Amino acid sequence: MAQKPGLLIVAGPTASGKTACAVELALRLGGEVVSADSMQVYRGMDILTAMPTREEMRGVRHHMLAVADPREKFSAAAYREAAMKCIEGIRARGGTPILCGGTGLYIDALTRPMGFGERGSDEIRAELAEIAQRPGGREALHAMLRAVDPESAARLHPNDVRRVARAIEIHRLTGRTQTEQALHDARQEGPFDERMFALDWPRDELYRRIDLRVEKMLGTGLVGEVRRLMADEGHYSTARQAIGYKEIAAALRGECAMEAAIMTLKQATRNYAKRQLTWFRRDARARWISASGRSPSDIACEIAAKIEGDAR
RNA sequence: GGGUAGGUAGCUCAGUUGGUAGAGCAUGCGACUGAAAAUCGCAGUGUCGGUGGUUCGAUUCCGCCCCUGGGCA
Repeated sequence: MAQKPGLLIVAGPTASGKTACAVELALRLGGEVVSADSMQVYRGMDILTAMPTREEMRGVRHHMLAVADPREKFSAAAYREAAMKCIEGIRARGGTPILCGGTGLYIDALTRPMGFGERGSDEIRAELAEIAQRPGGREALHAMLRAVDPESAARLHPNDVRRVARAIEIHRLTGRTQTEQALHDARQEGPFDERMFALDWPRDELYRRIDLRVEKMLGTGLVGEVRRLMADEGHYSTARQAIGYKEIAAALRGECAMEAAIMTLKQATRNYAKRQLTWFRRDARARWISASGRSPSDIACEIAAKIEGDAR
């Protein structure tokens, strides 16, 4: 039986200390870090996305950071393709790849057998989006899906327009239902022999860390960065969804007070952290590491010990 | 000080022609297969400011008291 390449995964909610932990592990194991973050892939959003700085990287090579123009539409499939190449490169160099990030979908896109099927079609998307806009359109869209893929329709709420539309798109493009595709995927094996760890914090502590980090971002030039990005705003689709961008840009446009924007930004980040926790909790692969009151090297030490334990 | 608007969920507020109340946000939980920092679903909670009266029954009507806002002096 062919040995699958190993992959170490460090996950966790935003502001949980993933970055420092991954760097620590890389130094210990002779590895390189591959980011799994849907916003850090964009250039020019360093502060906004809390991208690791040179100092934080401590000489460890990082991949999948600032690799795309904000005007580009990045996607999970594009991520998988590019990240896979990075990992191959690291292995060719004899290093240990360490996947580190908070975008659960990107981690799954890379590590699970997901047949993304045909490339998305802008025409179909536009058509479906138009239908959804009409009065009662959401229900109509849901009914369209029910006609071709009743199982997906049963699973999806009519208000979840994006997923309903995507399921219809898949059927139109491939002739197969999303349900069939998911079943097919579930029968395949993933490309890696992965070890996944997720950093855990008491909720109130995590929320406090988030507030502090936002304050730090403001102190290091967040507003200026957003102002720079705003020059090209009309061209963005995905990048402009970044937490921090939306809120600060609204304030700069005079739609609300800066102080209110900062509160909303902190709030949105807390809500996001919760969604990340929900995602990783569902992942049976994740082993939770309590991070409260511990140094990154201490945490890395525990993870390294666990991996060694696995090897025996 | 006289007159006035108001005190209802953690917050902002709606409501009950008298039968003990509800939305948004927050919070908690969940979903997630090419936009995912996106998108979506589910679920709590209340001495309805205090006190006395009218009433079978008051958060709702009446009196008094306390508190808050703005306007007048």
